[in-house]
Amino acid sequence: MSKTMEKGLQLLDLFTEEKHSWTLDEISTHAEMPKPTAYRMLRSLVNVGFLQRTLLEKNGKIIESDNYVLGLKLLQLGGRVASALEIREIAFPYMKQLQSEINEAVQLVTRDNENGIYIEKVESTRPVRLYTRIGRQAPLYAGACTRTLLSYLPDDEITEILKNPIKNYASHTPKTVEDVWALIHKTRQEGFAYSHSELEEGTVSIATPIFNHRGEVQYSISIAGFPVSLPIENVKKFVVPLWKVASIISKKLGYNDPYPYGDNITKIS
Amino acid sequence: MSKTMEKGLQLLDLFTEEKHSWTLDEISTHAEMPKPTAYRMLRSLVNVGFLQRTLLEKNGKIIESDNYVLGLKLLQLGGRVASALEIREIAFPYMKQLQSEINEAVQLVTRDNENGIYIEKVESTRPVRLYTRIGRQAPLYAGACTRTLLSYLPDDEITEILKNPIKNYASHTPKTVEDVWALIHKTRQEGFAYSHSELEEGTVSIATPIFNHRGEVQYSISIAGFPVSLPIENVKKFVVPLWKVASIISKKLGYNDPYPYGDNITKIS
DNA sequence: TAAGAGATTTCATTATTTGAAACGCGATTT
DNA sequence: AAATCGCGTTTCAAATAATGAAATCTCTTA
Repeated sequence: MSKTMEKGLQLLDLFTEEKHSWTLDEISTHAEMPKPTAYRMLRSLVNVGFLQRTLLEKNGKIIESDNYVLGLKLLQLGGRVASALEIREIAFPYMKQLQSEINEAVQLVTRDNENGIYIEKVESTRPVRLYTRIGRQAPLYAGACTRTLLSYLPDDEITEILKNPIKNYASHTPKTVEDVWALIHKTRQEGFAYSHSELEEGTVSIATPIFNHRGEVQYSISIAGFPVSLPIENVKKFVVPLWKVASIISKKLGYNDPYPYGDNITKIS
Repeated sequence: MSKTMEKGLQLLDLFTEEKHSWTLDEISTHAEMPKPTAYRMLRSLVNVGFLQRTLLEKNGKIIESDNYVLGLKLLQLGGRVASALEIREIAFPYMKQLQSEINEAVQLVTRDNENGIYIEKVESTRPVRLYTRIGRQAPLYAGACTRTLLSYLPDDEITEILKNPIKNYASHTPKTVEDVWALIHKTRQEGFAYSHSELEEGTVSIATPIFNHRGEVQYSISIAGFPVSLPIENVKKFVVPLWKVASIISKKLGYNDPYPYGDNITKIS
């Protein structure tokens, strides 16, 4: 529709965790865009606060360098997205509660097309703790939280999503489409997902599905930490409170069926 | 530079906390943009994930409604901005430490042109607690944290900023430019700012300046909560640890002079 | 001091954006 | 059931903005 805008906004995707600072030349090369075109678009993105040029000290004077980084405007807009998500208000108290019972990081994830995205977190207070970030993206096939989202999609949609290449993030990242399907079936049957070193080496997470009023799994909630505190042998100890919380949140989202796992714990609370 | 893009991105500013959902017609009217133009821009913003159309249930079928809201892409990009801010990594452990000593919300703010913006927070664990949001904006003249940023700017820059109208947020929001200047002088002299019901009725915050390697106050750190736990009479009890933390963070940012308040506490720690 | 690297500007050409008007379509009214 | 209304969407010729090769500027480096 508006080619110019779409082209310009694609440039923001270059700014990742791994490389958060770019020069005009790099951008022009990488985006295969003539330099003057890239130049003008970058300027506009700076004008609206989506990018900013880093500051540089030059014999006492402070000047703008030729390096662009993401601007604070995006932080602001990101915050507004977050605050508009009703689920966060609903889920946050329960996430806090889980965290205080278990003292591990608790995370809430939803799906954005072919990726999971972390929309809320509560941190553990342990001295060594896992740090995830709101807004972080992860593929649907790796990690307990995201795989939970994947597992409850219709089969044909899963098939479609799994046509994308499977990247290897850590030692236990599933390697093939078959691996992923096996894990999906396991998740569906057990009602939770467990992951160990799938997205990040040495981290573990346990996730359960949250259903919306249409009975779709729109969110998943997980506990994440390290193998010492979350060993697979003890998994039930963590899954049961997760089911409990997931079932309450599901109900608050308008899910009317009994939560299908954990012996319909909803009634207890 | 790129008129089209700038015009299109301005539309995102309509999506605020107060009104986070807009129809084409509303946008066209509000932005004074012909409907087909707005239409095409909105479509493009949806294409890149900056906006999304809310879903609607229509006799069993799920369709896209004509309401636009901010998209998850912005959450993602916002997270990336945050992670690129070196200060957060530096400050976060000390913020945690403050929080565990005092058990009130701790916040880190920086300036984005004429506004303050919250870039990190640690929450209190009290049952009733203040909730601020990363990415939240606040004017520089109201609230302890932002006023601290304002107070250490050069006078002419302050004068410039105070040419903007002063809005009234709560019962103790400063009303006039003179009010603000009086508070600025107080802040400069005392080395901290105290606010009570300036931005939000019934909340209190206490803030101290963080200096960068150029000796500018680039950030401020604050404790925020309610009057019962943060009474003005006890302010020193909170200011001293804030100075201590602010001085350590300043040093880590390359500030080489002794921190000018709290009897140069840096040496103690 | 010259050469090099990268950012900016120029300007004629080309492609995109523009918006009034028409159309489509479901909801509401007659 | 037909007519009307309210909005979203499409059309299309005119107007505008984007484009990019080449020139220029501005530091940095040899």
